[in-house]
Amino acid sequence: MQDREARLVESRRLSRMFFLVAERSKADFAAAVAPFGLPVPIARAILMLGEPRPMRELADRLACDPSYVTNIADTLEERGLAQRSPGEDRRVKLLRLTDEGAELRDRIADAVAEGATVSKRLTDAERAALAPLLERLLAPGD
Amino acid sequence: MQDREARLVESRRLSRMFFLVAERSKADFAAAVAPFGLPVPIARAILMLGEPRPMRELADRLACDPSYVTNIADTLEERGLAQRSPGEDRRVKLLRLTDEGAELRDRIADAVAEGATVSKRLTDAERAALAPLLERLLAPGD
DNA sequence: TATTGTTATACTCTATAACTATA
DNA sequence: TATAGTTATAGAGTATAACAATA
Repeated sequence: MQDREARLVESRRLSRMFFLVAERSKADFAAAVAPFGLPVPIARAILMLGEPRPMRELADRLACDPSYVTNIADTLEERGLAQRSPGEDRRVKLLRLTDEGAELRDRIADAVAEGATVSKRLTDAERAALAPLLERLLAPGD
Repeated sequence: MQDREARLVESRRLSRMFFLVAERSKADFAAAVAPFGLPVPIARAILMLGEPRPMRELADRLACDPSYVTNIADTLEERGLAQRSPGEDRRVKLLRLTDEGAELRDRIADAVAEGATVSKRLTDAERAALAPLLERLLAPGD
């Protein structure tokens, strides 16, 4: 058990590092995606379309407003990467990658995985140690 | 030694988790800072002004264009949180927190540290395991 | 009445280019 | 000639509000 002051200092340091790692991760992603000529939000959406999803659900996953998903869907359709299709509930439109979109998705995912600092800098053992910590940070709740 | 395919799958998974953690970290920061009524970029700049810095250096640390630092400095001065002061090199302007700015900086740092998921979810031991991994990810080079 | 998606609009963040002063 | 900072402007990303169709 650390004393209170030391813990606060340590906590500040860790939160600062995490913020910096987040920036680095964001930059990694942008760099990995740039060669595909895609804006970052479009690439994010493609990665989330492993299966067809209602636009509303996409908004939730992207943590953005539904109106922005309309923009994204328009762009994806213009580029021939996805199509809107009707859901059972007729209010709902599913966004579904085309064959071309699905193929691109695989290539993007590979590029992102390869370009990530976490892939390049850490050993297998370190990544194995890191994974469960990230899982706890991402667990739902709170 | 894992086989190639398994490694690729694992690498994708880890990079995806890292991306999500980065988003979460960014959201944590925004939430921690919101009560202070400060835009995120302003809060970031304040945190980097633990000591007076040339505006150019601030641009490097924020990884942004110098012209944007002009905006930030204007805002900080309007709010009475920082002041421009001349450097020895007369081209240079140092940006220095006022007493009010310095006090705010402490409060922001505490709020960010407390609000970080990494502080709330992980045990002391887990944080101790995480810190060196983050350090490696942040080490300069490549 | 509540929800999905769309439209039009506007705001925030950030960069580019041209400029001034100093080195 | 090169560097620090500023100005004016423009672009990307994203939200808000009002709306139509469906539930």
